[in-house]
Amino acid sequence: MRYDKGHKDLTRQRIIEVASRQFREQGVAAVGLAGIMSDAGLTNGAFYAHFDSKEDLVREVLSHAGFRTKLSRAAENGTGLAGAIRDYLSQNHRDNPGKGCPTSALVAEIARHPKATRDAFTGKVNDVIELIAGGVDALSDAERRRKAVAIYALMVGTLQLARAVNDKRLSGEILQSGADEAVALAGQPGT
Amino acid sequence: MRYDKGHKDLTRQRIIEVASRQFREQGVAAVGLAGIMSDAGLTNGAFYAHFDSKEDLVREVLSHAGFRTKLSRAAENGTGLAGAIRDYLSQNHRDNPGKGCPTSALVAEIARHPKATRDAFTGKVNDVIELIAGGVDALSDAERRRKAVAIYALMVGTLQLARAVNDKRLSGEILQSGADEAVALAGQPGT
DNA sequence: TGTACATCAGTGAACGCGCGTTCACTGATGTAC
DNA sequence: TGTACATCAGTGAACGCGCGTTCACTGATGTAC
Repeated sequence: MRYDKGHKDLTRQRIIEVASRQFREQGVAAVGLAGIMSDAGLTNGAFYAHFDSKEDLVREVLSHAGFRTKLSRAAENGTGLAGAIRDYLSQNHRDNPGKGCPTSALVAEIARHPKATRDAFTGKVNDVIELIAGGVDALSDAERRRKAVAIYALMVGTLQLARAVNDKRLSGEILQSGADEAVALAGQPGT
Repeated sequence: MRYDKGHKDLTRQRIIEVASRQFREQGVAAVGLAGIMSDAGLTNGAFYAHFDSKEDLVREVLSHAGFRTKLSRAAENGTGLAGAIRDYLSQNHRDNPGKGCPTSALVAEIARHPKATRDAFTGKVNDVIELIAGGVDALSDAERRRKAVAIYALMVGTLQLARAVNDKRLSGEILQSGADEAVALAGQPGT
């Protein structure tokens, strides 16, 4: 068969979306290409018509990932940074890593990947910090930036701990404590 | 040959130590049993005289891991919680994951492991939160506990971000910002 | 004291399996003449 | 209008490899008699 113009791009996007979900759910190392391709409705051989290697796919996933969607959506909602933090540290986000933040799911693994992959991630981190900084109350740009970094790290660390512990009450407490302190950080200028 | 009494326990400890280092450096999924056993000076067949499975080893590693050594040492040094935080978020700790905190290296992966493995981790998390809480200035036990959880999450998230970004300046800024805000959190009662 | 057997930590080859990757092929459509 | 060939996204079998796991075996020592 011959395909519509743009068909290959759509297929490529579909592979990236499936891979992104599976990576966030299971981790990069635990996911196989055959499973990704089969979930995308293709056979494994077609993979290399779209990507050079598994590592190339990882890089593309990180480049395309919507790191900012939750934050951007909260900004549009008018709930501001505090709303974004509470959304990020919700039980819903904790229980659905496949639809959630790639940083929380993959940051430790990315630290062990090649330079090009880490480069793609580094750019995203900068973007997110800037986006958070826009919602922080502070007396100076330096304070704003410092708090944005800490809020991001606190969000990532909190979500990961809440996902890892095997005790619903402790997990809920972690989410609540992390969210409360992150929101406080965002709204106490001059501290 | 016949071995000294206690020899098998020593061998078991050696396997656990080698595995713990390799897991923290490369992640559980990326480490093979043959490599662990060869680093421990044994052949792969001996593994099952000590452990039921790779998962059993992971559980043992988490149970034995010295989650608290850095914190405990800082307490002994008299540098207190602030000193422990700065030590945890040092460039040295960032650059030596194999000798560092298992939580930062493995927390995302642990979230995907079986119940028994997550149980072992959950106990450790509780211990660490209590240890941190002991060094927090607060007006109530509830505030102390809430801040301890946030400090732990902030430390874990900060170290992971600093390890993943491929830019020394940004990585250093992340460590600095995370440490400053964590120390501030530990020492501002009533906020 | 000497001999036969039991013990058991560790050896090393082998198992089936899924991995990332390669490649000859398919078949529907577009293009040239 | 009809025919021959080019294009190219996708197929599916095969590659070598390392994985977790199994198992018959080794060999130094301890124990029984």
